[in-house]
Amino acid sequence: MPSEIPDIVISRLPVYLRALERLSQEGQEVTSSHELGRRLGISSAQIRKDLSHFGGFGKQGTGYKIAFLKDQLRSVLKVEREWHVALIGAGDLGSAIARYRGFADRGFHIRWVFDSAPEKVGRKLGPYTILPISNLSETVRANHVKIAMVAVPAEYAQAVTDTLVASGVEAILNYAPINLKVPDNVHVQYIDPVLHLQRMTYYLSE
Amino acid sequence: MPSEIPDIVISRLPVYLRALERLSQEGQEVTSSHELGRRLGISSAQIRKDLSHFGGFGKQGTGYKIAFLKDQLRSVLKVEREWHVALIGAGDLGSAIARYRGFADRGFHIRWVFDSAPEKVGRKLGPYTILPISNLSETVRANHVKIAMVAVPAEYAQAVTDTLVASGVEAILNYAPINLKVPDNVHVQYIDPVLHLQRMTYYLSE
DNA sequence: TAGATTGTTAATCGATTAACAATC
DNA sequence: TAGATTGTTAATCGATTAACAATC
Repeated sequence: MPSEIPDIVISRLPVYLRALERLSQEGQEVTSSHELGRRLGISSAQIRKDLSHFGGFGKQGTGYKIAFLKDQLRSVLKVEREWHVALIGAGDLGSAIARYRGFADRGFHIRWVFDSAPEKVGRKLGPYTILPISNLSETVRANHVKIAMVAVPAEYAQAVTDTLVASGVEAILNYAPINLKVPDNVHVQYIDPVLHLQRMTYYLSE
Repeated sequence: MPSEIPDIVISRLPVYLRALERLSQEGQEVTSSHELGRRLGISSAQIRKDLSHFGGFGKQGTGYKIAFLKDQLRSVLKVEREWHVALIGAGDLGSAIARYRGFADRGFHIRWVFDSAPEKVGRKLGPYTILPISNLSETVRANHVKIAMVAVPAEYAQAVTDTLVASGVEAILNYAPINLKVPDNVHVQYIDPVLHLQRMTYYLSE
């Protein structure tokens, strides 16, 4: 009954998964809630409690088999598969996103890049040919695209989002510095590094 | 007594500030906790409570003067000034960060870019000349750099961080997919867009 | 004055932590 | 067996929300 699990728990699972991937890269095969907690700066109780929402993945006295726990978390998060993603916006930011390899490396493949500027349409951006925004709705619909990244100026972000939602997108990673209105069944996450910087300057002395 | 204010409150102030900047761009001069709440998907009570930690910025019956509240929040967050930032890592990700204009536009000026690869040192990256990592400590110290962005591979991130901390940096924006250990007086924020995507796939149906 | 909205208190809600029996 | 660690319950802690007097 996934709907009962608090979103804050879900938000920590990718962090656990990332730490497990690192541990197994380092050649380790077994870990414990204490070790994970130490690495992540989280209490071991919280890790055990979070994991217990999805089943008993560990063994008393022993801990967790890393390979097994990784697979379990991957499947809970639905990242054992590859996802196709649409990127809207081929400006400064959109270009950087399109060229960044970190997404594909971890299973999120940008397959379409859209822009509204006629002079950009048809150009190459890395391996992609920039598509006209007028094709957005049709492309998303025809390919059953579920995930999109929005990297357009703030003033266009809501309109683009509305089109995405109307065409069937259910998850949006929004780089525009604005809060998006979406229906309850659609998920939005926000990336704005400046917000993180502003949160830290509060604590700076000088 | 800033230290008593919960960090979760601090983390929302930049969001409020961003919304206020948008409102004033749109030509509005006054707003209310209800309007802000509607825009941000936050309850009006929470906004009033958060703001009340720092003083009475509004007027009963009227709401908040946007220009005034903006100034107050800027000064609470210490972003009424310009900050100088060091960027470590001039790979794919570091290059994208260096070229991105969104930081300088909002008062965070990248002034130094470091990389460990000898073949990159001395090259231009946008307006910057890439500096050797061996100069990191001295440069940070000499210029009293308080803020740094880390965009190196995960395996080097902790070592770079240790150097930064030892040289006086107090705020780190970390793009490496790893948890950093720092002393209590140093603040770290994390950027990993893939984590956000993985959090949303959990909810996707198909 | 009547209507609107703040700042704040108290009540509610939810998340984290401590503790421990079960068991490997 | 002795030591370690899980999964889970109950206690604690903290954050959000509801409500309202004060007042513009």
